[in-house]
Amino acid sequence: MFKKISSQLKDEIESVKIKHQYKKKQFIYKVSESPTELYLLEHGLIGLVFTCENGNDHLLRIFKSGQFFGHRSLFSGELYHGSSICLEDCEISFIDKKNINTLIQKYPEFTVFLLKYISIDLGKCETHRIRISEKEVIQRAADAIVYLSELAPEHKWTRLEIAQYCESTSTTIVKVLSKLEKLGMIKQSGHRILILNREGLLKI
Amino acid sequence: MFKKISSQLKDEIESVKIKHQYKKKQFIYKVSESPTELYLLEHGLIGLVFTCENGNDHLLRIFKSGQFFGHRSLFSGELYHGSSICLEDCEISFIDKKNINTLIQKYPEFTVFLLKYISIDLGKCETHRIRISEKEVIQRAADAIVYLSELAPEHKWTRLEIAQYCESTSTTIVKVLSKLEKLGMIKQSGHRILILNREGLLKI
DNA sequence: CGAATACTTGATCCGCATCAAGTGCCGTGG
DNA sequence: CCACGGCACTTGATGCGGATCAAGTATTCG
Repeated sequence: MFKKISSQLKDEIESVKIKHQYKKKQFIYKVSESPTELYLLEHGLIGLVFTCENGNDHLLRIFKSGQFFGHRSLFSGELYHGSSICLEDCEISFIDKKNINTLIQKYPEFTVFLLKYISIDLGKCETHRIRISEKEVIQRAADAIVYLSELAPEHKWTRLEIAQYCESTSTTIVKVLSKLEKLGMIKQSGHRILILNREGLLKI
Repeated sequence: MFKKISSQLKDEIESVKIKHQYKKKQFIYKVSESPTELYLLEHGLIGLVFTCENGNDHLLRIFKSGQFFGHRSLFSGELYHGSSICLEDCEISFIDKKNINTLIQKYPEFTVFLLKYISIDLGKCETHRIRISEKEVIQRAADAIVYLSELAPEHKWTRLEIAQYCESTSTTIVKVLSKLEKLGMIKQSGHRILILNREGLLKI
């Protein structure tokens, strides 16, 4: 039922996709636009962000190389509810909506794959929603740095990005990080954060 | 691409589903159990809830008659991350996992329908996540009573249920409701809440 | 090397959770 | 049909987590 994408489907995706290069901080699409294609991140790191009226950004989802993005709005039939921005320089493949249509008709497994992919993300988001209201900021921050550093160990996560991921502020994250360092859970060198006690962080 | 469910598929679902009766407050499934079927709510109201260590409940999603539920964990391949409970007396149809498999193979449109359904819910959850951290409780409560009363106008939403939906507490919701009443936005009679100014509530 | 960006630290303040001590509805059984 | 028990609601007092503001210092990158 939930088999992986077949090599035949992979080949077909290869043949219709078109590669583009992006620089850090460039947008792939912006909130309220209408989806016209599916994106496949070949290399780099993408953030799905939402900017509030007051200017606060929220980091809703993060995509790493090999992952599709821009799929939620495409399949829900809605306008984008957030913007996709490069957190690093990226290489991104575009797959036109027409081609996606064809692939979905031809490969039912592709739809099942996407269904599983989104189902997992819905679970993550609902779990996250509970954490925001139940856990104190130090717990949310600890979870966040473990999650983010394992998702993209090579990325230099800033205090602001961590805050945007766990619904806090950069000032508060700085204070929390220094508390975690005093507890011996992490080590800060330069702007880098090193995790010393992963298990400890997760059960603060 | 995103067509509705065909009458042929509907008939087939009819032929394999098995109806069950439930009373208010009964659970259909509980957190951490393994999904074995898909549920279709024929009549009543279902809440997807998560109970924290401290006993606080969170109302993640609400299903009304005609909607499928129990699908997220089924398709993500995970254990249930929340429990389904009857908010009212319910009539529920069970569709066995085996039959779902068959239906998905036979009707690709069914998978596409489910993909759209979950994509919309992921959007709702991410929007909700932002609201929790950005909006004050009076705005969240105002949104919540509009949403809940339109979703199920006949249901007697309690202060606690409203709180569980918008990440607050029943005490706070009571105070907020009396403030909204003073503003002339709503009217409380008995335990019922009447919306007097829908637009006003949404843009507080 | 210089400028921009990222980080740091302390002071202040406020929203809302929590606690406590009630009152009022409402359905149930006698 | 009414009384009673329980659940839902109400109101005020209190405390604290963390946002916000301000005024710096440190890194990094072109």
